[in-house]
Amino acid sequence: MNLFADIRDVILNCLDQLVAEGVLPGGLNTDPITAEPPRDPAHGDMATNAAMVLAKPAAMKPRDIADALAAKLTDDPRITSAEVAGPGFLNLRLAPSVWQGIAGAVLAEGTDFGRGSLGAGRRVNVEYVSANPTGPLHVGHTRGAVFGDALASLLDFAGFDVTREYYINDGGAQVDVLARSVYLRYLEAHGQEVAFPDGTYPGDYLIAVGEALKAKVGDAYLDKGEQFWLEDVRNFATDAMMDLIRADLKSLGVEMDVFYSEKSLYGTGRIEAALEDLKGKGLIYEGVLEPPKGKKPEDWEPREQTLFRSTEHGDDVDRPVMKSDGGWTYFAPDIAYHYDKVQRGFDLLIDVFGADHGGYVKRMKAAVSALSGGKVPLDIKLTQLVKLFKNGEPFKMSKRAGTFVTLRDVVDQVGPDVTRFVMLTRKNDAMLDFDFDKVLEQSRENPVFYVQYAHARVSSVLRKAAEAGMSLDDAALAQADLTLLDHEAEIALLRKIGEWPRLVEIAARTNEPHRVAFYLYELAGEFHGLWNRGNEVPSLRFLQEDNPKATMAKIALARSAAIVIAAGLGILGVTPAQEMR
RNA sequence: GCACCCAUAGCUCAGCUGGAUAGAGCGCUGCCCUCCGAAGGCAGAGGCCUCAGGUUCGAAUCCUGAUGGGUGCGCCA
Repeated sequence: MNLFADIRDVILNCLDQLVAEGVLPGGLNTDPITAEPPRDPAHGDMATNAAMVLAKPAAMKPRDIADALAAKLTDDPRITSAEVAGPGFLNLRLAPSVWQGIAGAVLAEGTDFGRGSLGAGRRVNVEYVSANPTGPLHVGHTRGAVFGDALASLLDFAGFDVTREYYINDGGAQVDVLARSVYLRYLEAHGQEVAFPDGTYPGDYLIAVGEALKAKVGDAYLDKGEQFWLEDVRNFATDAMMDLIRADLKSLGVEMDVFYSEKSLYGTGRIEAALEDLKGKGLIYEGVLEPPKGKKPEDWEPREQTLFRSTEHGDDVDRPVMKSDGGWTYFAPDIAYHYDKVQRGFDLLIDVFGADHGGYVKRMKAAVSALSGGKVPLDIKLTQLVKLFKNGEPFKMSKRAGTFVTLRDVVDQVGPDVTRFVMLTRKNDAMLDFDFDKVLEQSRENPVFYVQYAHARVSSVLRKAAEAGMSLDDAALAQADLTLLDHEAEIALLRKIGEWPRLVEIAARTNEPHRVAFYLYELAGEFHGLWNRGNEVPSLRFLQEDNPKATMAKIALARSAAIVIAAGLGILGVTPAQEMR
């Protein structure tokens, strides 16, 4: 159930009646009409802009519409009052039973409360991480992984049929570099002294791979030219790297549905097929690009290349799909990959890239637009940089200095739950500060702690109730007399809980999972606020001695909050805490 | 040179398909514990929403331009 949608329907019905009665003209566009929580709770429980939105098209004064609408609305038993305010807002007050019913709905539906129908079963493919299989994941990948995973879960919760996908860049030159680097480690495993020239990967993580290669092939590749070992070592090494990456992802709790290999596109005619499709649309041609302005094009020489006319689909310049030496550019397999996604019948595609790939957004969108005939939207979300701090001091990340911070470093130090939550406390397109010390602080300043603490407090209440002999499962709590929850502070918490379905819809529509994190912080704030009121007002405490009926109702409320927190944390991929330590 | 992202309180940031007096945390000021719910609570001060135009009944939100910061820009992925 979504209370805001329900009340909006009531408003629309009333408007229909007014049209039928001739008060309002017919044929009005009702799309802009909203039912939303008012900024100031003193204004009531819900506000609608209907009168203001309709005033102009209906050629009437907002107040006249508002007055007529108000009279109709109060016919509904759920709406106790409707007041015209400000420039023409209609502030509604709802019967307490409406809010009390929220707790009942949450207890009945459990963590499915708020599950939406926005997606309507449409199939969406969310591609994220997609790091090159040349080493362990670092902090930047971590943000992309957390963001993509939370977005996928959010869309699932909003009613989409979600596929989580990882594109393995195992077809380009960088995996040859990887193979050569592993070969050096292989020689090293055989006792040889080796140096790592520029353009190879010197990381320690390849030592074990070199040894594993030795264990597999013995001395078969010693003193042999590349032509003897390159392909085999490349496969061996990329498999090893993907195992490493999969393990990294697992430590964060990320599990992909599909790992899609770039290599599988080569030599199978699939790149050719995708480009043939574009060619058939007249979007492939031979031409020479202008040199980029600004940077000195010292080594620039005009060359004729095979180009994709991406400017036809909103890009700034056309993009090469074939190098002057006749090989594919990286863009060609990317086109083929997205062609494949379109062919697989997804209704919507989402790519999550790091900010350094911002330059590819337009061309990828152009490609998908062209390939799908504009039918399949591609949304590309960029995750901005993560700046690391330790004790408030910037923490520089450098491969050379050996302070290369990996996903594993972060997860080992602060745990997957904290990592995930903190990574989602910013919009994806803003930079994020990540302080190893602050994220572990236990204070209101730390949203992870604050939200977890709220959930743990509810668990604590339930434990204490159990000790007092009140064993209460959700089904039993649903039988509680919720009309006892009549205090303004209790209604305030119910009101916040009631916003959850609406929040899910907004977050899913905008592809912004960080909204869930902020909502949970607010919800936790309401809960802690109620808890604290219990210090001064004993009747607000959750456990009421010698009054099992009231206790039952209050626990039902607390449990409802905990269920929504658990559902929200579930979307973020964070485990709700039963107790704080 | 061009493209994309960012700019909101002293600091770090929220702010819904445009809505009412722009919010939170931290910091600051002042109150509140002899135990039982203070790893806290209550209250207050603090704003030209970077700037200049425009659209609108109404703009932090949309459009145009400027300024400052970030990222990227053929034959790497």
